[in-house]
Amino acid sequence: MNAQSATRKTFRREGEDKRREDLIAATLECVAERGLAGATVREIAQRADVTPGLIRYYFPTKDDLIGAAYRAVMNRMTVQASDALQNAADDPRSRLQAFVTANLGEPIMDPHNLSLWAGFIALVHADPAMASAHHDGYLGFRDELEILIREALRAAGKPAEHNHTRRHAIAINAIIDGLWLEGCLAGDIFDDGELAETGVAAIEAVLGISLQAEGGAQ
Amino acid sequence: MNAQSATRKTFRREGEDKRREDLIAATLECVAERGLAGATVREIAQRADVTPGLIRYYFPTKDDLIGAAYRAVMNRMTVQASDALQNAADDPRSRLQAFVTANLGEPIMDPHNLSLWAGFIALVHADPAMASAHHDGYLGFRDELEILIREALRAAGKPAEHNHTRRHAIAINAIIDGLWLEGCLAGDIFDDGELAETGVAAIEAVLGISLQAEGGAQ
DNA sequence: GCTCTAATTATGCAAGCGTATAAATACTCC
DNA sequence: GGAGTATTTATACGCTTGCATAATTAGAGC
Repeated sequence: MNAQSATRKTFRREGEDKRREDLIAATLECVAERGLAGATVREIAQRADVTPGLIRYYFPTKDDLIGAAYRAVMNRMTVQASDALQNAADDPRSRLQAFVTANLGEPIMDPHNLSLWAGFIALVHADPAMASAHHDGYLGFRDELEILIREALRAAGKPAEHNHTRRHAIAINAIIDGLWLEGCLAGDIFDDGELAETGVAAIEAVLGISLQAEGGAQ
Repeated sequence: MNAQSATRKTFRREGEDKRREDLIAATLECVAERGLAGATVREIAQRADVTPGLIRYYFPTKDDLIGAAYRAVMNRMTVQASDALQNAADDPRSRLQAFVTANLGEPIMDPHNLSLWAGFIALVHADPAMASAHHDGYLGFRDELEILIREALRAAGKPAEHNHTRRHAIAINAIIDGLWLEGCLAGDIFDDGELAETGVAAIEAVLGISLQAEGGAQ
């Protein structure tokens, strides 16, 4: 009935921010489902309901889009962990516990996040720009952790000099990362909350304090 | 003088084992240098001084070659860690310490290994075959670790029931993985041996024992 | 030294990739 | 409501990729 051939796709103009977010979200979907190799320009565009050319309008090159997506993932995880702190009790030990538990449970401990993370990490060695992006993210996370550790130690009446807390931050960061990895890779072989419990117990042992606020909680 | 155009490449026939090893080694070089994306059939072939067609003669598909390379990396790291045990003292605590130290030093803690590992891990989620390959490797590592832990606890006169050692193995595995990660990603911001020391100290705290053999060693 | 075969090379193809660029269109402002 | 512009689509190009297949050749066995 309609004799006109191949009608042109209709579209709406969106704000720059919205479009960038959508494209990044579409990229993350692709990576999560089919790995970094599955995140082609065409696939991303289709997922964002947009034609491939538009990607280049917002991101000069595909690598720029990938880099932006990486930063978005890391930022999202950081924000989610920080959110857990907002709702935590006042006692520094409880706060450290909440931080650890948040990082070792949904939605942060998720296979999708691992796929994304690993895909990007594999590029770090080859791409200097991505290397520095990662470097910053790592130190930021460890610094935040070190502050929590220092305050928890003080609350427990323990010394908290920097050379101690630095070492502790390195070790505890490793515990969190390692358990996160285990959980993402094979969450099905662990009981619910087992990894968070294990992590808290290990951290208590390393610090030599209990993370349960003493003298009864609220 | 020589009018024949484009002389054909001369070659030697090699044994099947040698060729497979060479191709895997070439694959690992490519991945290490330029990431998984840089490991193209042509590049691998060139690095192995062979024409691309030969790869298909030994590996039905490129994914098979990649999978074989992954298993080779994991196997190599496992062997290197086990070697350290051969040269360790008899005391189980020393052996555990040697195991940890070996995993957190050269040549296991190397950025190249991380790139390889991460590149493969990113595929785990999408490729079931690779998922099972990884699953086996992970459990193998953790089982070996659990044995070392049990014997170290016994040597220190501590209880070592399975439900305890399982938890300890999970936590200590995380410590090793996490520190390995940190070291591979940013080895330059740590002193020599700092991560191994940190790891041993953290593990001692978790187990509640010293890993230095008591009563003076040889 | 000839023969036979398995190992290796050479060539080519179809598909998918990232990117460039020109044409079309939705929205803004007057 | 008409003109102008920033956004979006459409199209195409040049490359690279993995894979197939036919032609060659090194080396083993007699």
